[in-house]
Amino acid sequence: MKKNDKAPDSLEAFQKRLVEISDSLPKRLRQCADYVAANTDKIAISTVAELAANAGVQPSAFIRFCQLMGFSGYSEMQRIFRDDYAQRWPDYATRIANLRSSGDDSPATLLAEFMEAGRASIESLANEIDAEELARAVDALAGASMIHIAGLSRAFPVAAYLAYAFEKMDIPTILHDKTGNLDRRHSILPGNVLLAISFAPYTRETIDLATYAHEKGNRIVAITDALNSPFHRLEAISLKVSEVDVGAFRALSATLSLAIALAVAVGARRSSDPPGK
Amino acid sequence: MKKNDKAPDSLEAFQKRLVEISDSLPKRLRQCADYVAANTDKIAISTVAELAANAGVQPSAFIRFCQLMGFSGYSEMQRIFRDDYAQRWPDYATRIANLRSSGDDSPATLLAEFMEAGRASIESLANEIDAEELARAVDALAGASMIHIAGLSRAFPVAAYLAYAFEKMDIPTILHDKTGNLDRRHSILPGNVLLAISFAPYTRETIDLATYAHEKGNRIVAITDALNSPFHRLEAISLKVSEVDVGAFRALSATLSLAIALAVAVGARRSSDPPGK
DNA sequence: TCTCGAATAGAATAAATATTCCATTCCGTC
DNA sequence: GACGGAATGGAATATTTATTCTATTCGAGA
Repeated sequence: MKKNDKAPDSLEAFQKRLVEISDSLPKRLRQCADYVAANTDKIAISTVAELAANAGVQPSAFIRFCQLMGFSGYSEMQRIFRDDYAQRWPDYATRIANLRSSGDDSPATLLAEFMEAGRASIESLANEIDAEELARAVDALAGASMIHIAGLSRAFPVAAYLAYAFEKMDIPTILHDKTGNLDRRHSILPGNVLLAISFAPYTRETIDLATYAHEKGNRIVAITDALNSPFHRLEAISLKVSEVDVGAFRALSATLSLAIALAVAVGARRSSDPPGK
Repeated sequence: MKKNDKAPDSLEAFQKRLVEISDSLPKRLRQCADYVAANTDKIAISTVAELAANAGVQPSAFIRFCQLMGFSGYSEMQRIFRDDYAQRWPDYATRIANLRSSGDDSPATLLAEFMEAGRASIESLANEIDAEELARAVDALAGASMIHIAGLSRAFPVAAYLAYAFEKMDIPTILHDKTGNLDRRHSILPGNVLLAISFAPYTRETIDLATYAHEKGNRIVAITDALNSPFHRLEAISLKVSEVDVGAFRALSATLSLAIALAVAVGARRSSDPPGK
């Protein structure tokens, strides 16, 4: 057995060693390393059997991993996590408070503000979302022969994420970014649906595109931040999501949650019930 | 033995029951109650023997205490504390599977899942963030004459959002997307910093670019999801953020909160203390 | 101070959990 | 395609941990 003359005795040492050995690991042991790297926190309260199962390996393999890390076995490795846990238990509220108090405009304080804002935004989304309107949006998108996605400036990350998610699910999608200043509005054909994302002050290009699509008779699904947004005039199916701001900035936590849920719901619907054309 | 028809199933219920029975307890059992009241957090990671010793009683006495609390024994009591802890990293894969099998995959349910995942991710970010590493990242970026942003596929929305935020604050930025399949690595000059975002399985292009930058001697700040990401070999300042997943999908709530906080902190620093060149 | 039921300590046992061992598989090399 | 070493799975074993049991102590009330 490996002498544990070099057993990591702190989280930093643990991390260092993990990086060190990660390169030269065979398949199963690499699975252990990856799982541990992504779920360090579970170690304190789990048994080898549980961790091994989650990592998709045998308990014995997991123990060999612990030994490669320099410990005599799992128990010894777990100890450093339990010790650490005992020290930093304070719950979320306390933790946020701690981050906040680390100096007025320190990065950690700012992060705490944005995390709080994200949490609050998600909460208000839960209260405000109209389940029926959401269902209608899913219907419309699931029935589309092609989904056009439009969103610029602050909405662009959302548009890009939606494009990514649809792509992963093999759903035909066109992302209307402004690359090469090409206007691809003529790719909007009958039976297509436009998924537009825009927040006040509404981006002219996005509204223009939506207006064009509406005039051609295409259905529009909008993710926006107010009920009186310009999309309303276009008979769009509107999903309202408002983000709490921190100073002049807003994160996109709630919007992204809504976006991914919408995409996955559409994907699920289409796999059980493919669109006509 | 006490039937556990009334075993507390939440921390609140536990607390309530503890207060209820505390009054009418004989000496040793009272010691248990007092110790537990003062060290509730230790239960998740301790053995009966440890707790009993700390409370100054025999293990058997401690178990009798657990039974008075309404549990069948120590293990059952410990479970609610471990579950509570694990709640921050729930196994959404199985939950979504349950939803599927129960036929309830309505869009609203899915949205609820993603909102919950977002909330949990933000909480775990609060617990995991290393304030000092974050401060180092801000230092590095605030001192950069140019910030290069790299992030593809799932990380691309994050990269786009960062580019948007920096742009709004007049901070010189280049977003290394793959438009036109142009490789713009030669725009990375001395004094520049690369801000790379990538999650497992790590995108080759992003890692390549980071490797190149590292070889040229540029500082790298990474937003990634595991301690053993490839960025560690590049001596990057690494910010770890792990998102809870729903089935095969992950939202980006925590990542986006971190990204915007980072950007705003850099902006604030630069306005009070502009970079040399 | 005696009696009796409740409370307790500690040993004995049961159960869960970690670890080792070995037969089999996998993979690179000749 | 045969060989050999590394890696793996899974059963067997060892260890730790939880729980039960029983003899003893304690303390209130007569």
